[in-house]
Amino acid sequence: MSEIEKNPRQRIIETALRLFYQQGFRATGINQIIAESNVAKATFYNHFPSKEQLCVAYLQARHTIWMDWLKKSVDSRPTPLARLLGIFDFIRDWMSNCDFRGCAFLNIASEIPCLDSDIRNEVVRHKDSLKGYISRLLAEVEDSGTTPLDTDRQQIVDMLYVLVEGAIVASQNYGQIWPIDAARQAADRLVKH
Amino acid sequence: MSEIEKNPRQRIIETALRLFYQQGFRATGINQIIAESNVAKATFYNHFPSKEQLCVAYLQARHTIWMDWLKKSVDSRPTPLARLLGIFDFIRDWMSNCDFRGCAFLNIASEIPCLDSDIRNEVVRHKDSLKGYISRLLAEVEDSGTTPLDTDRQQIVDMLYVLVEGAIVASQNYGQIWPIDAARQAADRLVKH
DNA sequence: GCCACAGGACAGACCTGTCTGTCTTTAAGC
DNA sequence: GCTTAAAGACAGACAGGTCTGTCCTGTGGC
Repeated sequence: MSEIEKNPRQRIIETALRLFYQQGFRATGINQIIAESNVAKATFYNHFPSKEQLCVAYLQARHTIWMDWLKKSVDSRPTPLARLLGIFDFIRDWMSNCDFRGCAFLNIASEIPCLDSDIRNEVVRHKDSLKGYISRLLAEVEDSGTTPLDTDRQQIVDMLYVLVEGAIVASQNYGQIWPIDAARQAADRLVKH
Repeated sequence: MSEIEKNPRQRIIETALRLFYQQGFRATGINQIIAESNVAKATFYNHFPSKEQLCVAYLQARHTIWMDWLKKSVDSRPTPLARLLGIFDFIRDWMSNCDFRGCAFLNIASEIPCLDSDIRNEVVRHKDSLKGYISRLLAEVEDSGTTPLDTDRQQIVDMLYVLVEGAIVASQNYGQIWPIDAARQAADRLVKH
């Protein structure tokens, strides 16, 4: 099954998941993608109208995979607060992988200046989904906690989301984990106070 | 002086400041740079050994300019706390410029995977400098404040730095200012508590 | 005369996307 | 069971354009 994946489309997506993340959008050529997918060029263009549309499919696949990673990691924590802060524990684990290169979505977005493109819309959709997930985790903390939050919940969600983005981006730049620990500590304080 | 800048090197740098920021590194060709600089190609390669080294010079110039913007804005605030939080006010002003496209350094860094390259080193140097500046602003808050911080100061600096990165990146992605306001509010809380 | 510069040709590599032709698999008709 | 047709994949040439970097010629200031 994994040796010879029947579906050429699936092979292309899996190659794109690897190459677009590691090398970036512009730095990865169609020729490399089809070569490493063992697919003919005409076959590629039968399945995808353009490199840009492959990138959209790549981001959609990446969204599913990454959110699964995150949710699996978060679900393994015992309490609502541990689950909320577990986002940062997950990022630390994720970053420890040798092939970590920051957020797949932001890396692509920074290569595509135009805001109203299919690619940029896909990035925003992903981040909206992530923010919604943070919101649900915070709601559970709120429901179970003794002290209700003194601030509008949506404002706390926004702060936590900004901390998540900052942690990923800063740890990518430095290749170090201290930004993640700092973000986790800040989140802990913001939620408790 | 600005009509015909005598120095070709200066013209090239100024064009790079515009094009690398707006379009990105790979998306900007040498031909476009020399055309918009009114410079011959051979002249370009007399001043810069490669496109990559131009990028390094671009980042150095950008560092000076951006830190000047930041410091001028911060210095206009009356109190140490207002100056510290003034970082976020500056980012809001900066973002309101129509040509805002996020952090010039992180945008370039995301195009260059290799960590130990001249370009990535320049990005780290810039961020170290920014973090040092945050640290000095926080020290002034600490010196003037009635209540000393109950946490190690360096930890607070790390948190504030992560908030700054998150604010810039998230507002770039969404094209909206709420991440900056959320980061400012979070910073306010972290410093006061 | 010297030197830096503008302008532009050029080499060689690489890019996206199209097209031709061959091979393999599947399935339907009889 | 055999033939035939259709679909889809493979291999690779090709067009048309872009890229970086080198080189050559002409020109103007000193």
